[in-house]
Amino acid sequence: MAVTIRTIAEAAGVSRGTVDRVINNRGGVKPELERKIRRLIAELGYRPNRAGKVLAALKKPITIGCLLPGVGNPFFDGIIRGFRQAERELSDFGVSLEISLIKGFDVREHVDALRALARKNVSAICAATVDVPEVREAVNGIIRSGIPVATVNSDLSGTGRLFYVGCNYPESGRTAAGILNLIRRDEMELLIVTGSVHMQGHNQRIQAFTQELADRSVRFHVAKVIETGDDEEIAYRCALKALRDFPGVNGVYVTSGGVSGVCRAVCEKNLAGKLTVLCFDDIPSTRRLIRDGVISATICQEPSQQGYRSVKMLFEDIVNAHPPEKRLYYTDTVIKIRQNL
Amino acid sequence: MAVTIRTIAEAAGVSRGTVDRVINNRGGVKPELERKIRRLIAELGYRPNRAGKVLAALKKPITIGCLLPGVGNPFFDGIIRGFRQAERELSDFGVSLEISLIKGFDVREHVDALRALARKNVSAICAATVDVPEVREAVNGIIRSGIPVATVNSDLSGTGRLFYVGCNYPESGRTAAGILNLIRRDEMELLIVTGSVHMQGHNQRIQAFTQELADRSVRFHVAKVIETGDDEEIAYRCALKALRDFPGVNGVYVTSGGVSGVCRAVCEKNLAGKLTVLCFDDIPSTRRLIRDGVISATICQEPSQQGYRSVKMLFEDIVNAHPPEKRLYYTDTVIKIRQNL
DNA sequence: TTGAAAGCGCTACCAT
DNA sequence: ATGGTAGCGCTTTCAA
Repeated sequence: MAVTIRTIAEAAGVSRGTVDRVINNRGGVKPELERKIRRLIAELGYRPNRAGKVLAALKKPITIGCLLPGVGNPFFDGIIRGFRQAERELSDFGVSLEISLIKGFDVREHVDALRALARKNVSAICAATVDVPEVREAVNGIIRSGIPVATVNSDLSGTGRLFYVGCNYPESGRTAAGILNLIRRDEMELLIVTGSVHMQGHNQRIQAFTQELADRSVRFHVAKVIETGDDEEIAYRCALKALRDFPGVNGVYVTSGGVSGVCRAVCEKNLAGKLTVLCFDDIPSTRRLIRDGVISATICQEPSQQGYRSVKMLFEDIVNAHPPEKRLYYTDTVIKIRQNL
Repeated sequence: MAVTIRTIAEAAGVSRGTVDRVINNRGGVKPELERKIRRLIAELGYRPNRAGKVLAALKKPITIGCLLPGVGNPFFDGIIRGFRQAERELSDFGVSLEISLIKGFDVREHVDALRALARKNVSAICAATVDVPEVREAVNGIIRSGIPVATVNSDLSGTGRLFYVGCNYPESGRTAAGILNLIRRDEMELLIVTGSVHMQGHNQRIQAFTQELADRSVRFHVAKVIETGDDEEIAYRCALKALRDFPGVNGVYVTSGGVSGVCRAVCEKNLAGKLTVLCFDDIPSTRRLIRDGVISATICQEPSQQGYRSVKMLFEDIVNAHPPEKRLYYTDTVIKIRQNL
């Protein structure tokens, strides 16, 4: 039988309660006794048993708060599915989620939603939010109040967040370049369509993409970079104009939303299939466009894994009461084409 | 607080032991009482708590036996990693693995190894083995003796195996065709290199590949199909001969092992980069060849997920004592190129 | 500062 | 056929 808290207690000649106090740093143990117990823990190789912990913790249920700007954005459905999957698996351990969905990236709304979650006395928070000073401050405040916060899908720089689970944006950009390099051997005139020049992930995707094209000695130049704010209508109009202004464009690279708007413009100009379209993520409209041969490939980031792993790891953090091994968890960069969609 | 076995017992006016007997079909309960208890279970929505089950089951440790033909075959390293990961996560629940690695696909050896595992009184078996009558019989015998068996990576048809976790071979073949269709627009003369014409998975990969090429109206014809028995040396010699005999070959499709042998031949004939090579799985030698630009893409099957999920699900089966929802679990078909390797 | 005991949900075993 | 009880590993609370 494994080494339990009882083994330690007997070896030290004390009660299990005392050992528990040492293990969980609850204080109130004579220093020399504490040292003795710690030594025994190390020597005997004691590892707390999760089943026991969980069973004991069942008395007070755990709620994990989740924040996503998912309203009207089907990309986040995958993350939500992952959340729910984790919730189901952890329901036996008394875990339930409080998912707060908001629309868009308004800073005030994000801050308010985060604070609202914190007030519902959740045990931890998992959020996909915007990396701006106001949000960072709010998050740091919440962390100081004792609620651990993890980021999912988009990170918060310079905060005390527990860990980040999400896309490796540079790698995803490089991969797009790699696919383009496989598909086309001619000189490329590229139209780049991005969500926001203020989103770090989008910029990294552009930067890594062009860098990799250069590294692979692809002859290319960028005709234009369009910013859409992830709005389909804007994407459509701007793409249409750009395709008119630059008739030589033979490749379109879409770093985030606006995919179907761009493709509408491509189809209207009768360029579907001629021009190579690459984009990110797997949402219903993108799937259709891949099936129809308008988009060659989409590069995905396993959103449901992101949701699943972040909640699972937050739970581990809550019951283990010790920080996770890593602070960055990247999901795989997944290439999807018609056949493996 | 959730509905527990105690809730049911009190509601039925019986002891927890009696409820336990009903839940686990241990018999020895008066029929009408049993009906009453079952009704209450349904009405109150009782769901057994895994933490409690696991804790109680901790008294007698669980061993899961695993069989892989992994000796000298680096592909199986990924599955082993998945096994170990699951073992680590389940160690708190008293689970340990007994992994038996054998070399190659000799039927006698496989049968012997399976029987040896069964004799070590494991609680369940997870095996990647060969789909031939002798093995199927052995497996069915083991299942009849009360040990559940799951298949991983390659399935056993017409046996009582609990479930299969592994590759969707037809999809992986179609995906290879899809990539070829993206890369090349010219007429293709293809060399197909396969492991064994007796392996169902390999055949499915060929069949789905050529079918998908036809469906996509790719102009192609197959110059030759080579069988290598997954031997690098044979692969090398046969590929060299085929490339000599069919100088028009501009594409090579390798369904299983023999990848580096084939690529050696390709390089010797100075065809690296000119000819499109597609293969499966991600092993060190394949990685190098992708980095060096000899192979365009490899289609992978998440081997570590296969190992991880099969063990996790066997454990669930053991503690839940009720069969899993599905009998087929396919891992994703993952396209790897230089940039997302 | 420390010990003792109850209890989380479930199973196993002995007694009736 | 059924009940009662101990115990799995851990936390928590009360008492000393």
